[in-house]
Amino acid sequence: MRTGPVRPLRRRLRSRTCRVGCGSQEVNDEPNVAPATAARVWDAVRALDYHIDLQAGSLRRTDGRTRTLGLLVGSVDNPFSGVIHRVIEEVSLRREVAVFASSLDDDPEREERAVAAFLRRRVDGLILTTAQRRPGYLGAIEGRGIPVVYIDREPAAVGVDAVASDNRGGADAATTHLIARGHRRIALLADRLEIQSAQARRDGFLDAMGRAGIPTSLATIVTELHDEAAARAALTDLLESHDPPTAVFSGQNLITVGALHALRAHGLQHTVALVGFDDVPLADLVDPGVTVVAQDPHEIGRVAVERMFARLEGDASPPRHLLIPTTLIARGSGEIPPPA
Amino acid sequence: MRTGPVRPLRRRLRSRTCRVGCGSQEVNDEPNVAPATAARVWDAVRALDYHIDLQAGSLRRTDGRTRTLGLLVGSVDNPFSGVIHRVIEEVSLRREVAVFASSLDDDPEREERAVAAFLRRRVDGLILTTAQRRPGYLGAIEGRGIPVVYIDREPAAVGVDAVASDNRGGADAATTHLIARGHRRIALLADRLEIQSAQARRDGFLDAMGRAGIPTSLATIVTELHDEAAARAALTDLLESHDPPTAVFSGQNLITVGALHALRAHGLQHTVALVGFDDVPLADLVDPGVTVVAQDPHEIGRVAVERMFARLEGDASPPRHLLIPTTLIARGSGEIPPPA
DNA sequence: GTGAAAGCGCTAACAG
DNA sequence: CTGTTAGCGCTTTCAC
Repeated sequence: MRTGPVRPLRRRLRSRTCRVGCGSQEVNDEPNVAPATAARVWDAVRALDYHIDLQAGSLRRTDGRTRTLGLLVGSVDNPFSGVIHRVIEEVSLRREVAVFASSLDDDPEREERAVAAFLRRRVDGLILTTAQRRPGYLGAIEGRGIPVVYIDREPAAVGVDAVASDNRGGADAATTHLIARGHRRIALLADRLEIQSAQARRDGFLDAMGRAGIPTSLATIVTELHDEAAARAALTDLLESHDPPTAVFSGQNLITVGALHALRAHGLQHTVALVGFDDVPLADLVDPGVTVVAQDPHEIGRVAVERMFARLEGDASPPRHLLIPTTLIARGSGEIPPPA
Repeated sequence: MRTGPVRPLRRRLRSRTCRVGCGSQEVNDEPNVAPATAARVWDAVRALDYHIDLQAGSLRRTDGRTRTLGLLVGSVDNPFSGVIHRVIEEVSLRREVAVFASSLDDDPEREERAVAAFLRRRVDGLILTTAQRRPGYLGAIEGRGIPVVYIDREPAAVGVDAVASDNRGGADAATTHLIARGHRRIALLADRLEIQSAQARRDGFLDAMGRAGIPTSLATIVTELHDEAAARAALTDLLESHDPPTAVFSGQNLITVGALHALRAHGLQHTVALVGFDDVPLADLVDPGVTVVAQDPHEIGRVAVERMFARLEGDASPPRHLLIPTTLIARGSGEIPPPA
């Protein structure tokens, strides 16, 4: 039987069990327990390999907390998401909070389903990446008093916490870096503009181009690039056009990899400049090294999870959007000058 | 109030609520409900944005299931783990099962804590990577009737399901590949031998060397390499020794990256051959391309999660260790011949 | 078809 | 300090 060995313990020891030893290994620091009683309970706990049922407890507990968090990331197999997940796990572990992780896949329907699944499991809080500008479930969640912290993308909804990269500023810096090397005919390879961060990066690109006084006719913007293959195909088209760009700004790590393949296939990796948004592994080992605007996913995760626990501990300060700075890492590809 | 809007619904509709509409969006296919009653309940459900409490339900449900799985991977920010996690999530999603994910970090104490945390949350099953040859908690779990499937590493314990790469065979193939190019002085850079998969790869390396009749004096084996920095330092030492290897077999993806850095720093990337175990991103874009023995984490995850659900559905066939084949991908670095 | 009642394992409140 | 009791939201069973 599944819960076989558990019931007898309770039968005999009743509430004593949980007043004494329940949490992890240590004694529940419940005061006013006689050493003899504690020992008796502990013997039983060990003899039966008793593990308290946290779920049952949350049902009756005053705060109703399940010591559980729902995390929705772009995809659990994306390295950017992985780093965020890891730091959230680490901070949660210290507080004996477990985390449910799900992948968004930039699918609003999947997002709704994931949030509903979290809610049915009574998570204490939600750390979410959203595919929507104005998530529809927000009202329902707020009414329930469950804190939400958005990561990676800032929803348009007012009054929610969000932690994201300074996408606009980072894209501006990347573009400015290329302009400073003398480029004017610069192509932006962007993800779907539905995605808030993709749009912010596009805006940053336009900021820099405008500030430099470069006419929009020189800026080629390709959007709706969601995977490596699409990016590769798009850049291949541009390179084979009658008036190819002298520099490329790729708006996302998969796009960067696709762009690298396209440049390599045309033997142009030392001719056409490239700056990518978000770092890619082994970027320093390819030739030339890939210049990127690196994000700081560890910091995004850390700030988000700390905000979450602050909210859970009663912080009622006004919700804020926190922007984590990006860092331009020059490795070679972004320093290639335009042809003389 | 947290559960504020939920109680009134129950107060009025009692058990009707859950006989009619609870699961996800669809009507619980409970038969024998009058359309009028169902409509009444559905109105209330929608009006209150009611979400059933799955946890509370599992408490009373006959099978006691929480529709929850515990997943312990090497680290949620490791790409190999990420792919496994993703396919497990995908299959679980279809069955409306949520997954708790944790990172092992090759720390036995962390492993014990993670398993205990899963148990306290009454997960239905455990998919585990282990840092131990003989996990101590196994007896306790078996008594509870919770299925366990090990991934990535095979514990020595008998009678448990496990799904892992054919580590020994893959390492043999990698080493044989180097020997076939004429190498005899081959270095193995290995992880901690405590880790079962690292040991299996070492055994495969020795299999191939032995079969080729290469004296062990020509095989340099460095073990206990757990991160990129250690691997880089170890290979640097070897390259600067009086009798450096002509080829390197790196036993793990972080070691491969460390080895690439060491070779590059010595300008030997076109001189010393390298084959890595486990694929690395952008391996085809560095020069030379990195020859690897690729694992199939997607298949490992798929087989593991399918075995898990089979067990949960009552499959009582004898536990098995399933080995997923590896694939040698020749990209250049492994085809460099020894100096004439 | 529908409603009422018991009880899952726990915590909270209170009586001894 | 210790034991008892009620009840969290649900599923199960049984009476209507």
